[in-house]
Amino acid sequence: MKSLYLTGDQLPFNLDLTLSCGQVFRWFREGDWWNGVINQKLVSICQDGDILTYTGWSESEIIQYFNLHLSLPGIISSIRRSITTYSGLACDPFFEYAITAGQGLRIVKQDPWETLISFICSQNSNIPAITRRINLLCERYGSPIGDNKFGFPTPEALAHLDCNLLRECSTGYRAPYISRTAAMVLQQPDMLTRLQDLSISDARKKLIELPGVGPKVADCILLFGYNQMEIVPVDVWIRSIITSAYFQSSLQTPSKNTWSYDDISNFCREYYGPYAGYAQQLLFAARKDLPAPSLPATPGG
DNA sequence: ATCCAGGTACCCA
DNA sequence: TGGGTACATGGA
Repeated sequence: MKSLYLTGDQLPFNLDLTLSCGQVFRWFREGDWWNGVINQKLVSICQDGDILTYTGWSESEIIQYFNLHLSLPGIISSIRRSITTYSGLACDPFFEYAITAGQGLRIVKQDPWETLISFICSQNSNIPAITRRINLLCERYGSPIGDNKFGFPTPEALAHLDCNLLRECSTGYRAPYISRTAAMVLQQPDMLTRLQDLSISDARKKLIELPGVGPKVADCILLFGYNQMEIVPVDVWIRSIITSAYFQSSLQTPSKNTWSYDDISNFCREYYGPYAGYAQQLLFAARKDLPAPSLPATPGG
């Protein structure tokens, strides 16, 4: 058991919020500890103030996984600067609330393959059901790690599976998406690695070629699996938050009263800047108790 | 019970 | 190119 003392721009850090905010589905709180499986290794971590205590992985792995080499205060400053540049206003009180509520939230660096299958599983579902679904898949098709823990299933393990079997993991109509996507990744084993070398928009196009992957799932993979921090996934919550907070006022023009996925995602990227994905995650984490929005900005300028 | 959820594929004009 | 709809399942 080792300890890591967080200092400087590694703070603030909120382990509970980071692991429970719906970006990752394979961590379990057991007492004071969070247990998970990363790269087929059982790992544990707990937080006491500025001290992280851990087993099963190294300090450098922890820093990489939680992006602790990035300055969270710096990210927040960048978002605030972008808001001011876009809107001309000194501050966005609505977004300030999300910053307060999401104090210490970190976007993690997940394995792209696990992120891909996890967010195919996420579509049209809610976080408890997604968590249950993914962990059923791991129990049935992952390799046992010990203490009733399982690794994430490999592409081989999921490819060409009978969809009736996959449905026993509560995957529903997503079952063929999972097996067919696994088959395509199996057929091109370096595909997910090579996405790193493509432009964001090319990587996104390649992801959307996979069955069950549309714009939202692709964007989640880009943000959580590849840490493309400017990418803003738009789910029903973000759509509702952004339209009510920013689009309800003067922009309700007769020609434009519905907003496309790209309208919302692109507005967020312009408004929040290079760390728009981080802004999105703060809003998502605070989605259930955001205040009535003020109206500091409108799309298009 | 009814509606909803970190959406996508498919069809149709 | 864009709008409507079916889809399996479980949570609230």
